[in-house]
Amino acid sequence: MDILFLREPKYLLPHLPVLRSAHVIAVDLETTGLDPHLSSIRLIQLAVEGMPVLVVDAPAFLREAEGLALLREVFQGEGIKVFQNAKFDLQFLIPLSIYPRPVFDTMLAARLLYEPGMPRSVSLAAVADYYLGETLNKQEQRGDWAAQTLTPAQIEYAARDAAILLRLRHALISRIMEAGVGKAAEIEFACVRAVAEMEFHGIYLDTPMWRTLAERTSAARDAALESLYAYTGKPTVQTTLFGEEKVMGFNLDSNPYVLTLLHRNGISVQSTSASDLYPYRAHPLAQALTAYRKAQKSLSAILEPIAAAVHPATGRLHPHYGQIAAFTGRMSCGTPNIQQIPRDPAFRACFCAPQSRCLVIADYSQIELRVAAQISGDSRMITAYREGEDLHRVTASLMTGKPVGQVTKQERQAAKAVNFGLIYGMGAVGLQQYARQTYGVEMTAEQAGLFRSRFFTAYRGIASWHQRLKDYPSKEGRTLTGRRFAFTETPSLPLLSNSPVQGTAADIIKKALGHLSHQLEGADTWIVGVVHDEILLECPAEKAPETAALLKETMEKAANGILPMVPSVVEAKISASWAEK
DNA sequence: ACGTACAGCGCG
DNA sequence: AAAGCGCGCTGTACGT
Repeated sequence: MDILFLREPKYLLPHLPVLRSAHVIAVDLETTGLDPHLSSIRLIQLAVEGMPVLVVDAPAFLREAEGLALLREVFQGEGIKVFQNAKFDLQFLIPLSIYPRPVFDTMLAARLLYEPGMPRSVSLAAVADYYLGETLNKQEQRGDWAAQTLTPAQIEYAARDAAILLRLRHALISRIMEAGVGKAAEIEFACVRAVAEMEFHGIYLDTPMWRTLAERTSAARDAALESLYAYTGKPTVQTTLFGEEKVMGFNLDSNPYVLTLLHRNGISVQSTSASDLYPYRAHPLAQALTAYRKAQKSLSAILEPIAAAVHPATGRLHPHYGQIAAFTGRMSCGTPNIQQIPRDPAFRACFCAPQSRCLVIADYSQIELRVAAQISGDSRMITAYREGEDLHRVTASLMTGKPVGQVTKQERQAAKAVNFGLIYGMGAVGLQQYARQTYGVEMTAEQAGLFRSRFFTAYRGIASWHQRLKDYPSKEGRTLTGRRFAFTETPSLPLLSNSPVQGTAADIIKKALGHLSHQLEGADTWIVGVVHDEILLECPAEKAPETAALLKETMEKAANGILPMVPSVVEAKISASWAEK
């Protein structure tokens, strides 16, 4: 492997024509740390077939305007840029206004190809070993990338990582084609810059408002604790030798303890869960316990961690997104997870935009039901959506025998539970509980069973789709774009029916994100959040109307491309915060 | 001292 | 035969 270490911009010049016209460039960065807001690029490695690996001394290049200009030119070419975990590298390039495109990501490819039996790790070492049979020395002393002078060994390792990406891409391409996941791969590769930008820009939080909410919640928890003392007795606070206060005698976070407490007070539940407690909702102990849990959970899982996660340099939250995390292809979010912020406006109002900017928020309307209509081919559902009908009303009308116009709000609400539950093979008992818990709708077991049979009589396509899944149970599933997932044990009907639907919905929003990041390139408009079927943008206030129109159109177009039989609807709104309208 | 499993609950 | 699914996060319980 030939390596050229470039200490000054002028040494890059002779290679510029090759780089600009290369069909494939493998890129890797070495950085002084993992946080793009606190660390910087130390090396940029560029590998092109038939050329020595170029290792660019980034600080030396970026000191001069010419160096930055040259780097931009390299990345501006139409050639495919190969990365391992592009999300990371792209974030470090954003401050340089460099947006490489198109991208091939070997890590995403490996995730996409994953099947049971493969190594779970998608690190460069694991992927190179599995697909190329090449062993990378693992804990090689990569040393300190922040050091002023790098050792020759460091430069060689850096170059090797870039060089191997070229071979890895070749190996992965044939596997991608064999697996029939080419279309899904394209969607993922186009989406990765949206994810990188989303993590980089983060989301703004009104911290004072958040702290006020935390204090209110803390007071509510203490009030609930006071009422609980009537049952538990006052806690005896013991001060340990180290001066820590330790509450003795009871622990309300321990379920075994809570269960005995409930039993002692005539609440004979099997578990301490909210659903078991529901029949005792009039009991003051159950009420106090529920109130305590809600407040305590909010504080420990949401309010405190998020307050602590505000970034010292940007003052914003920078959640991490797992682009292919759920086995269905859905994204996950963590540290902190903003995909599980309560819908309560008190929480969501804190997610807003800074001075002179605003949020543009859009979500797909009933995307999973539309996907299910497409996958099953159910003609009644397809017709309803084509005619712009409200499917929940249609189902309510089918359940009650009433004309669509006479369906009450309550009936529509119940139909919502019926639609979402029964599509995935929920049983009558499950439906009854689900309707109560999720939609506050009461129905008897008999009613639930009746709804169930009426539902499958009305939606024959759903019934036959379920029948097909049962008759031909497969160990692997696919979304409409070809994304593949393998089931470990014999999958249940709920899993067989839900996963391709959930996965196809993920394909759709990822396709939209890819288009979006391309269209928003260099603009002062950022993707700040994604919550499964919802996209949050932040833009200058005066750009909001055009941004809303762009967002709506991009999302609808993505869905319509993947669901040829079923039109999709996106509602986009301009708003000061994430709280409901 | 650490890692993993589970319950419970927030979101879609 | 019977069955909604997918996540992340917290604290407890239990393993090494």
